[in-house]
Amino acid sequence: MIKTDTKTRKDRSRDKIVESAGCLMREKGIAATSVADVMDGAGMTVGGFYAHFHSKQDLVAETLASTIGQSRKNLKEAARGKHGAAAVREMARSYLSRSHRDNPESGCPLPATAGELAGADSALRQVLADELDASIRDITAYLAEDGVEIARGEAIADLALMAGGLTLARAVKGTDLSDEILKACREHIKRSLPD
Amino acid sequence: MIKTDTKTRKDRSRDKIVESAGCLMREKGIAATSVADVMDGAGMTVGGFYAHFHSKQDLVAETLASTIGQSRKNLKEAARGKHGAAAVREMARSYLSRSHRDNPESGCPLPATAGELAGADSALRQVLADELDASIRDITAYLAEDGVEIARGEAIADLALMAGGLTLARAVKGTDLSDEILKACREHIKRSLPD
DNA sequence: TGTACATCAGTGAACGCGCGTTCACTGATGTAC
DNA sequence: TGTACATCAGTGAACGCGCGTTCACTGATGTAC
Repeated sequence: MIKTDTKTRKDRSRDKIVESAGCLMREKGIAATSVADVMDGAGMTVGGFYAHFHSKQDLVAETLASTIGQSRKNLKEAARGKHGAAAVREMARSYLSRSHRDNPESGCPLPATAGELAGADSALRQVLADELDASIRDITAYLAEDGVEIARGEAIADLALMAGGLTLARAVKGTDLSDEILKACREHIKRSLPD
Repeated sequence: MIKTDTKTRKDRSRDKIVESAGCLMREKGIAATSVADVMDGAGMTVGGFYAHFHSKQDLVAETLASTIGQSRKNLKEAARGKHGAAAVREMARSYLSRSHRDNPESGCPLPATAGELAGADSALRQVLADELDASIRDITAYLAEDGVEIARGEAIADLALMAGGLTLARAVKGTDLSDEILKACREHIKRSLPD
């Protein structure tokens, strides 16, 4: 068989499983996403799952790391071409947009999953701690490049406000309050930044 | 039988069910809280539940309204004796405390439940919208009394930051980052207030 | 290059379990006389 | 006040269902010669 790329068939199946899990977990959360649904989304049947992962828990850990990483990349992409405080403003605008609120399956996993992690085992919580720390350093380092001083604590507060605002906006989606929350959080971040 | 108060035995049972549900839902979330566990916590067996509620959904709606109301009362209590910006600072300090992080069963239900509400039916989401709106008006009105001007949007951002910060702090509980998140959010609110 | 064989990714049925809900019952509560 | 009766809150076993996981199998993939 001629390999057209370095990935084996199994590798590609695994990728599909993680991608399917990523969509479902960001939309419905961890507990509400079943292994059978994940495999269905990947175009396979349940039994095959355990050739790739030891347990649902393992899939969750990998999916969480993968989707937060994706979300970090999305934020950087949104800020591309902008510098300093303007870049952070752009990140907040993108994160707290109606589009992000209405398309959870391709966005940040925190709104749907963060609440569940409080009761999860420490391995899973450590994944979040590591990814969150990377996000914080992303923001501070990104801005430091352009000479904008921003304390680590300020970056943390911005992330907490973004995650909290999006979570609440999704929770009351369909009411006037939902748009209002997004706008209030965007403007708060804008106001709290230097320049 | 001589009634010592206006509550019947049934009323008292119902109160115990809602109280038990309140503790469990704030600790583990909605889906992870079973009707059997709720009844066990109330000192009864499963079957009796349906003499009080039509479905788990109905209990969830009532419990959510009740616990957010309690949380609002707690915030006001924390700010008692303080005025204006100092009162809001005190609310944030209490909400974003280690004690609140470590005792979810008697605190705000949002960290454990907000993520689940995005996929809940609109009746449940409306309960949250109403309670959230009341919380926003609490903050603005409370401060207006003392002549401190605070825009509705600013109150919304403060609530989103508080809920988001506590949620993340609980999700990474056990790591250094957890305390750091609480502190960063407290200080951000302090910095963003007038005075 | 072509054939025979070993591997193992993926199938699909089955498992034990906990869920929300139902229901025949029982026994404490409160009423009628 | 005391007794006979009706009500209905609460019991506990059972239901159908979806969950995570297991397992005997099968058939496509890749290797040895």
